[in-house]
Amino acid sequence: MKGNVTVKTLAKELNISIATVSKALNDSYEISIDTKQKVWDLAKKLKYERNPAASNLRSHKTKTIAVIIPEIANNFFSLAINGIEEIARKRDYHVLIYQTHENSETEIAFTDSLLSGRVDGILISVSSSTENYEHFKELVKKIPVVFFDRTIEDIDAVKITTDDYESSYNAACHLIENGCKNIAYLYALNNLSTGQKRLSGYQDALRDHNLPANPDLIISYDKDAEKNYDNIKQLIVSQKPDGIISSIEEFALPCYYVCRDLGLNIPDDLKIISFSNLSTAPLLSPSLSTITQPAFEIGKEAAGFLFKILDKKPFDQDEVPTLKSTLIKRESSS
Amino acid sequence: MKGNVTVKTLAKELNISIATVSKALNDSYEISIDTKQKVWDLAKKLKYERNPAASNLRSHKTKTIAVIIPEIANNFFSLAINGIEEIARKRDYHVLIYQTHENSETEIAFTDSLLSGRVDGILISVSSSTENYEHFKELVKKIPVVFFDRTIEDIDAVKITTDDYESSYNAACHLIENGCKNIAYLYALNNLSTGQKRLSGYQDALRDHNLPANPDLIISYDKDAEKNYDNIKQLIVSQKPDGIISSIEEFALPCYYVCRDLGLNIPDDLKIISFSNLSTAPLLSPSLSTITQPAFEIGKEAAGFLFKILDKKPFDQDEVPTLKSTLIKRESSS
DNA sequence: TTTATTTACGAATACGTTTAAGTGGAATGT
DNA sequence: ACATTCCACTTAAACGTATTCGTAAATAAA
Repeated sequence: MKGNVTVKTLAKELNISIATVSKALNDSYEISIDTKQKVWDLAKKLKYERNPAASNLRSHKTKTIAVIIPEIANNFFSLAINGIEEIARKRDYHVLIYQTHENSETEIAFTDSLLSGRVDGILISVSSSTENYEHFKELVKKIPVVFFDRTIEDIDAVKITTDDYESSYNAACHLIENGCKNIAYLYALNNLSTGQKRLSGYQDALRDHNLPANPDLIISYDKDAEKNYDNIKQLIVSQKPDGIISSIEEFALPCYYVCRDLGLNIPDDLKIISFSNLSTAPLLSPSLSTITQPAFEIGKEAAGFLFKILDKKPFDQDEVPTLKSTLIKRESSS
Repeated sequence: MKGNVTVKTLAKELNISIATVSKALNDSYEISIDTKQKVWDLAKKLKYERNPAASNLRSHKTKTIAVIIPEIANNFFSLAINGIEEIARKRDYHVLIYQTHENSETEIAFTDSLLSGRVDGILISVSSSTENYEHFKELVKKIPVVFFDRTIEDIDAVKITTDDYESSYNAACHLIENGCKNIAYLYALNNLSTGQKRLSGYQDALRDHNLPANPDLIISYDKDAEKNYDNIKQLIVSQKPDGIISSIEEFALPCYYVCRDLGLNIPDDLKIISFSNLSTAPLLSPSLSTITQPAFEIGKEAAGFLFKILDKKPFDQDEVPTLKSTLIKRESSS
């Protein structure tokens, strides 16, 4: 790119210094309105675009945020990104996307590389395989970070989450009220507080209804989709649960397939409810009862708080909301 | 960020010039292996991270690409991004995401702003409301661009598309073979060659089977979801089609809802097939027949060609593949 | 009027990196 | 023996912007 139009071009054309041009472009109070207008007009006319690299190098502002998520091809996360993007857009910020694919090392590589000053702030939904949090602890000391949905307990940062405990407690109650006595739990996000809260909700609901807590009714998520299918099948065959709570969306469809393959009727033989943002939940056969997180809102809130931090707007920790998921009762659990 | 470790730090520590350090970090042939090793070791030890802004400013390389899409919360696009990200990851490239929300002005704002040198290249899937292509024509002259899926006809750039014409021709044939004589077409992407090819496929299939082409059987997509529902309902009530081809996924679920609300049975009263990447298509009631595009592959191919251009690797226009969609026949069309 | 203050601008430098153009000395060629 | 090439490194100048500091003129305060 040669002959690109820079502040220099504008300065020469208007017979003023590049300092003045730069200040005018930044709407500095030091510059008269006349001069500003001239600069703006010419800038528009010549299609001047500020060089982001130079600007960033000098000012240490990138107008860019990073979003680190496990998987983009996931209803929850793509909706969350949607929310994030909407907020970023309003501020003319750029959004970088990084997928960890639930791999902790990839996650560490990303966070490390983002220390170079490429972004002003980071939004993270933690990978489920992450066990060691040292890289996060280092990270939050050096750059503004907001966690969303998938968070870890012991870290000093803003975290936007939903009422995971209550959601799963209520889901379990719902199944119990509908007659389930032997409810299985499909566990995931084992290392994250998010996952643990969901599990606790389930467990406490059983306890509060004087139902036994059978550890064999709990299986954990596997990255391998086939294994998940097998594990679920195994669980259903051996434990004969009459209800299933799936703590992540990825478990829901396999349940349907297993039931179909085993000739089980949902909800008569087995009631199912799943955390999910599937738009097709109402059209499944039978329609799927869901705990639906406000993914879009979560993204917006997370981005909003990140910008509050970037703006150095002070806020109190208890201004950070815990968003509410919606329990949508459909055929699969009735 | 003060006291950050830079090439200067490394140079001072090792008693060599910063030029040597820089070259060593870039694995230049001018530097002895001993020196390189020392630099690399120290860099790792001190957790040196190259400042991207400075690097970019000097070298005009950003190691960043932009992806401009209509909507991220869409199965097709999130899968495509997944493919793009995978390729970018291998090259240590960063990926910026921009959503146009099918708004042409937003699209123009993005392309304009990307002229500032923020990215090395751009991947675009064109907004459906885009009617004027001047901004694209300017864009492709100034920066490497690859279009994917949603492309426009008259532009000199690599375009990764699927066999839209054939897919929709085959879908129509499939419905005709299953007895449909009055097939409606849910039109979308009217301004794009993608949309036109899909329409032509449908029309030609009718013609080849001596079926009349009734323009009243064709309705166009509206951004407003409710209007789409109404339009479909109106179409079904007034034209009484026995088959529907939906040229985008967004039309599929409304069809189901309309049929449910009108008490129509799919597929007995009305057969449906839709372009779609819905993972739940097999579990819908009835399961949805789809034309499924290889979204992930499209993303990978598009990114692959963008990098070929960035690498200045010459390639022939006929190396650019047209990927094949899969027609998956399920209950909704049988 | 004199002095202080404000306004509107310019000169110069720094941000951290890459790179063109050297340089001194060792190795090679004739 | 000398010239030439090559190696491994250094010097210095960019890249385009933001910002500190300075200053002349205009205005206000005394």
